[in-house]
Amino acid sequence: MKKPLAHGGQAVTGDWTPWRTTAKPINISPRVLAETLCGGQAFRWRKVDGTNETWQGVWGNCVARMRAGPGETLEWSAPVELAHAAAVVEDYLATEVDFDALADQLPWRTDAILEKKILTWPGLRLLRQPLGEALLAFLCSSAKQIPHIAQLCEKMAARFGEPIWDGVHALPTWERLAEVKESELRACSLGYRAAFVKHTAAKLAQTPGWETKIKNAPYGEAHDWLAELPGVGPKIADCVLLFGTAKFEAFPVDTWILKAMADIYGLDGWRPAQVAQFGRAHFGPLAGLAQQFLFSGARQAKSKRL
DNA sequence: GAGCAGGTTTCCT
DNA sequence: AGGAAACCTGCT
Repeated sequence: MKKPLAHGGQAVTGDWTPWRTTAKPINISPRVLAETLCGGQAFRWRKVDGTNETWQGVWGNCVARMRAGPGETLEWSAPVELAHAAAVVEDYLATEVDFDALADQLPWRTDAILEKKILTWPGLRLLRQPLGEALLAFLCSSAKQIPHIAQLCEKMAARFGEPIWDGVHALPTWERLAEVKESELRACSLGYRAAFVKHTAAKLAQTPGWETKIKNAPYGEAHDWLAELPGVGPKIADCVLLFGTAKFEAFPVDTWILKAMADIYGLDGWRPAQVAQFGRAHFGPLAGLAQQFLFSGARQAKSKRL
């Protein structure tokens, strides 16, 4: 649905740039694109009403749409007024990373189940999200399902985030969150997570340059530093590192992965920390990518059962 | 209404 | 160390 151009062709709110492919074409099916954008890595992608498998999302100060176009090639579009540099979108998608080649480096040759999961999600990618946003989203994720985490993000963005375009707000920065009262956060339905956000914001405010520090630190060091933040345990620290810093050694173990790993590798009774260690040892430096395949597989298995 | 959900913290043994 | 309970909220 396209609004008519007003005033001699000037852009009005609601105009989108023509669809374009990435410099290095990304081959992806609608199904795998949906899993990449909405499968639990990021929480601000929605299907556009009235479209067939077109997704609209927000990250940083960007708004964009994506779809699997002709030939199952990924295409994107942005509001004309925002005019994102293509580089910003390509960075988010990590287009220079060949995820098929990375998946090929996983030990699927000696792991038939992993092989099957990889074949089920051809082209599955790990997005490069802004670190601060990944931390905020996953700090709100405990004991919540994806749609609810998405709701919490929307409420925080609407209340405390900078307006970007046409009623869309960015997620609030940690600087802004440090000024917000816990009661205001509770008003976003965060529940007990409100205190986590508040106290984490305070701690981050005392640590200028924390993002650079985390990005530059080796995995173990970054993990331990994050896990000292209130409300951040081993699982959330791993999610933040995997999705917010592309440290692919990170192997987040949630209840689904715990169960999947127990089923697949006979790890009954193992605790999350042990399973995480097993995962890193078994899958190697790209363990986080393996985790994503297993996680998508587990989600699919569940939705099929319903 | 009781129970549970993509966890963490706290409080026990 | 390791296990259980509590913590908010929303959904079944």
